[in-house]
Amino acid sequence: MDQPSRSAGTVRPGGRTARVRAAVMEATQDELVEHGFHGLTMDQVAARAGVGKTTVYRRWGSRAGLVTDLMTELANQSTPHADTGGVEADLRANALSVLGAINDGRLGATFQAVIAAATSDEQAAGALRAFYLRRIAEWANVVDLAVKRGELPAGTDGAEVIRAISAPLYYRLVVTREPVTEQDAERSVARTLAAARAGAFVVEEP
Amino acid sequence: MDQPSRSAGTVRPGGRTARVRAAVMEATQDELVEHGFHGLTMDQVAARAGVGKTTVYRRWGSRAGLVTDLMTELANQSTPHADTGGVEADLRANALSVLGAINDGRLGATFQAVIAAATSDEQAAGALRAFYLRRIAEWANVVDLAVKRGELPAGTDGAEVIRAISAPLYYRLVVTREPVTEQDAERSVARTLAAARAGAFVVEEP
DNA sequence: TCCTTAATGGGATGACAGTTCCGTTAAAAT
DNA sequence: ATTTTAACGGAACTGTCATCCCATTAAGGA
Repeated sequence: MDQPSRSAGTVRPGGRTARVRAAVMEATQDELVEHGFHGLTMDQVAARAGVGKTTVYRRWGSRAGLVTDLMTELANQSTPHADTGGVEADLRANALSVLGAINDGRLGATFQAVIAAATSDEQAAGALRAFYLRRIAEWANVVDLAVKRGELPAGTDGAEVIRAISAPLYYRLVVTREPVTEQDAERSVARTLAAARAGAFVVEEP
Repeated sequence: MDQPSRSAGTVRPGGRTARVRAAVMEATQDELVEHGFHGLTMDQVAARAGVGKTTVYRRWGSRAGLVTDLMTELANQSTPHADTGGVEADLRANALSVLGAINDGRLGATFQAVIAAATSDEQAAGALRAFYLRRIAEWANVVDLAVKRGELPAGTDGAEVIRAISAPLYYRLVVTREPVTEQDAERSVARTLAAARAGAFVVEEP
């Protein structure tokens, strides 16, 4: 009785198992770029990866399982946050990093796929939330440091500032589906910074 | 040779045709609330609407076609924007309106479904973009009026202000998938307004 | 009211996604 | 080198979704 077991591949993760995993992840991204989440099928992924489809079903269970794994993998490739010594430059680095991810063919397609999957799959939703909350927490440090340096008002909520930087970019990507440009990134930084300097990100209850 | 024709139902739109359409739209929303876009099937929708599935295929063609029609319908139910005479109250009205839509069971499910569909269907993407660009343009007026009253700096980009109000709310809904609260709406207004007053939404080239 | 035909709906058909069975391959331990 | 068994993969099977055919119903015009 082998239902899709997430434990498959944990006892003998070397050699073949690792190669299969790599091939499937690669094929999944390729399929996402070409057909989007809606057009993703286990069958196609298996064929493209040169792997038995039984294996794909056993280890990932569903399309949502595939993109969830992909997202988890991305979460572990933590890009260390910048620390240039000035908030504005740090936040610009953050915005440009997000912009780069969104506009990168493979990464962008992956994000959109997971976002789509998360609207009706709890597992995907969890992976998505975990990924972003982690990223937000990491980058919040640059804001905290800025507060310590006196660049921003005391009590400024770092995580909220980081969210505010990304929000307009994702809004364009996912909601209004307009192209997201470097200008949008710059503007987001400028506006968020203006609000932060005015104390709009200071939390009342600590 | 009748491929899914969007022209079906245009010659005799009265009586039966209208009833079928209403029943199908209703059933589609119900299914979206229960199963999300991924779990939406033409078959189920037809059964739930008490309509032949041939009809659903003929008139809507695909799941994306169903949600696209739903979105187009919402676009035509234009909620007139507020005009309380003060920017802050107007923008708060906008934020709360968005919040209400997001947190409403049926509307929220519909938005998320269309967002999911739009990641891999160009038709859905177009309907989504049209819906929001129209809403943004309508609400941009309240900002333009505020500029004329001298509440905000001359040259402030109204559409961008409106986008900035919604962005954090949708970011939470779709990307980090956190609950979206009234506090989030209030904060978005306060922050956007702070940035706007500081002139961060003034466009350089008119 | 009657007529034309737009539009619907039941049911048959074909394709393909998802599942299961079981033999084969190759990690990892000895 | 040998053994054990985790993990893989070919192939057959099943259910559901998308499509098509054609009879039936009823909208809209005369």
